[in-house]
Amino acid sequence: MNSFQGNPTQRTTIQLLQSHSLTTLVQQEIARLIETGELSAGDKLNEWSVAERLGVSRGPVREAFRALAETGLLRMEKNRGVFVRQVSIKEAEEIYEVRAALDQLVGRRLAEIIRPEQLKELRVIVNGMEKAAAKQDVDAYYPLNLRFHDTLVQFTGNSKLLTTYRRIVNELNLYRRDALAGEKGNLLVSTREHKKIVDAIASGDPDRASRALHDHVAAGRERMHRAHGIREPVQITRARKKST
Amino acid sequence: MNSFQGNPTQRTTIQLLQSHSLTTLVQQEIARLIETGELSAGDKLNEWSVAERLGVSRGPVREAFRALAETGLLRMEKNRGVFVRQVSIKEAEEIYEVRAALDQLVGRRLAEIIRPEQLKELRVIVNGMEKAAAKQDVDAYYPLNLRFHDTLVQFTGNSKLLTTYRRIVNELNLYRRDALAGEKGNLLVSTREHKKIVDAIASGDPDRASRALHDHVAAGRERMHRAHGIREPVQITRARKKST
DNA sequence: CCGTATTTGTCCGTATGTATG
DNA sequence: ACATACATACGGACAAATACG
Repeated sequence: MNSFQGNPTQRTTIQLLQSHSLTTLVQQEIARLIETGELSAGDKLNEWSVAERLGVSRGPVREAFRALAETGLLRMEKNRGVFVRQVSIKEAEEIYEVRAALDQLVGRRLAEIIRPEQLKELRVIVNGMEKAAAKQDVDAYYPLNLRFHDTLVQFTGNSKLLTTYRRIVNELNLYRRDALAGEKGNLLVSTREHKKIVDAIASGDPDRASRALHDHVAAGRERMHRAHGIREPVQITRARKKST
Repeated sequence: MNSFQGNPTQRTTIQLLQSHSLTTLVQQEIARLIETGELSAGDKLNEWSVAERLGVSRGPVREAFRALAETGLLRMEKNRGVFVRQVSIKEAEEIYEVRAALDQLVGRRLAEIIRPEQLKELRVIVNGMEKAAAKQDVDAYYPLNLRFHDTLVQFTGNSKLLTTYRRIVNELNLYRRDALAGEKGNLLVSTREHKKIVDAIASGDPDRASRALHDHVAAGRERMHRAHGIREPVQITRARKKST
């Protein structure tokens, strides 16, 4: 429950590259903190604290908040504050549906245009996942899984598809990170599906590849449901106690 | 070529509702100006001029710029300024491909869940388009077309799909507005396709509805190409000389 | 190539609204 | 219900970078 409020001690002075504005740097940094789980859903982000911690003023921080709110990672409540977005199971459902449609497109396209060295690259990732799955190492598996799917979309060469895909997957991860923790049993199943996807793409059959991707996403949705059924309906609550 | 630079005379003091921040209002206003064509692709937006014209300070304007850059309507260049985004034909292609995938999903879902009164509402819109097409009235046809497709997506009840769809269609419109002007001949064709879509959805056959939407988008892409073929390859050029 | 004007990037102070006791 | 504390919303000023003559 890192609330980013106290502890303005450490100043992670971020390196500022010539080409990026402070706002951009702050934006990337916050996004990273969310992706890595250092900030989790529901956490409150205090303008001044974030500014202090990153060694900048509040201006760039506000702008970064605005941008991240637009991408769906943050939620801004007027005169109240900004929070790491909470994704309800209903929203997660919706996202899964959209993602399935996008991934079908990915499969169809890739079956047509994939190149041998790209297939090889995919198989390398899948091998890594297989190893992680064998060791039940969720922490190793999770980022590989993200990279696998992101790589697939990259290989389509459609940059608009890529940004669209990344946006919704980012939001989905806000939900999945919570839900995924407990279930190690599915890693092997999921890996098998990934292999199937690569094979389907390699076969050059657009319909088959499309179906493989769709089924994988649908299965992921099912896994989410089961995981959700197990977990308590803990939902937001967000007890706010303020230290000074 | 409204560059929003001179003429800080008229102060369109925008009404500020309690619940919306100034930034949000500015954001909506700029988006409106782009949608209505009062700002067109490539125009430069000057922070101070926009602030002056809307009667606010530069802070909210900068934040609105950030948000709109994130949605794809604006492009920010560090230390140079923000511009209404130019969409190349290549990007338009990419967007059409993504849109086709989303619209297929829309068709499939709607065929399953559409209600009679919703079908009626769609037919009302199509009737309006038919009248506009008969009069070759592009200015009347264009917004109805947008509304038709937006309504379709709304009826799916999937709010994530809706925001995703709107985002990419907004970008597409940046391109289409230029390309669409000349070709009035296609209005009748397009209307026929819209009727077909409604009928397919009404039939309750997901595959048929999905196909109808897909074909419509594909046809739209073709129309874009033909329109582009006519116009000069004016492309951006924008010779950028970068000194260090 | 240099100096000036303009625009953007950043920072900080004050006002306003919200939560808390 | 009122007062107080605190966070955000907004505006304004300074610094830095770019464009232009």
